[in-house]
Amino acid sequence: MKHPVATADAPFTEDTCPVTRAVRVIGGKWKLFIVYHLIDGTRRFGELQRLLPGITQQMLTAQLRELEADGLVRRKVYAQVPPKVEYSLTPVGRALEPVTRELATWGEKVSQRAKPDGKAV
Amino acid sequence: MKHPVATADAPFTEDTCPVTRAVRVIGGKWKLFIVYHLIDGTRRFGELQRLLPGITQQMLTAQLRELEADGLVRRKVYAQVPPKVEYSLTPVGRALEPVTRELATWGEKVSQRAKPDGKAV
DNA sequence: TTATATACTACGGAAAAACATACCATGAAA
DNA sequence: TTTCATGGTATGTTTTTCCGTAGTATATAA
Repeated sequence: MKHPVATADAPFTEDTCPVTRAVRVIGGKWKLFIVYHLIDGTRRFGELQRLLPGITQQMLTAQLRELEADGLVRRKVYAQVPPKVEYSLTPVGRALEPVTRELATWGEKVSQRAKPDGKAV
Repeated sequence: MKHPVATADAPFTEDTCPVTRAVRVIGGKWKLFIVYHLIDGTRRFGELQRLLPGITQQMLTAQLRELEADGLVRRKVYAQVPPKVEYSLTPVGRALEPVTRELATWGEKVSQRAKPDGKAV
């Protein structure tokens, strides 16, 4: 099996390496979990917040906006008061399912390091 | 399809969620790429450094040690001067291949955001 | 008129991640 | 005896990420 290899002349960039791009888009502390909770279907902002205990409003907003900008998430605003905003996955976002599946499968294999303070996500 | 769902009562933790665990282990800026370059086979420290333009010695050392602690990488020291240390994947590390494959497949789908300063990796 | 619900935004700061730079040990080769 | 190669460590700083707290807007209900 032949792999491309990064060198100083041809390093991995978002332009040339799809994994690099993927990591940029779904990297970080929350994005994968936001996507995960949208797999079941449409969710309101407040629901997502409840599903992600620990996340701040600011974080959730910021991450959702980036996911939207990258085309994984659709944002639908209702002209109501109090506001109602619904989030759902685009086909691209939904296409992450195999990734999370493989990641979960692999995650089962990894030994849990002694780390008694494992924070909740 | 039914998914487990995180709530304040039962949030995602490393104990309960394999994806959370996986993200902890291969998260960060370099680890996935270190693993990637070890898929071809054993590499010396200096080789890895050359393959990852931009990484500092300190970073590479630290990440390799963590990967070792998590059981993805094997470290073999030769009693020589100058030193020779070889790194290779354990079966667990090698089992990441499907993940990177899916990630690459998905990465192709993601549009490249306008970001003219995309740093090399 | 006041309180309420919802989805935000703004500001400052803490914490974590990554980096820059310099240094170390040692046997072999020059 | 000086230099070199290799794989590191040590120390301090910058950069990035994330958080806490406090606001805002407004139709509706009380």
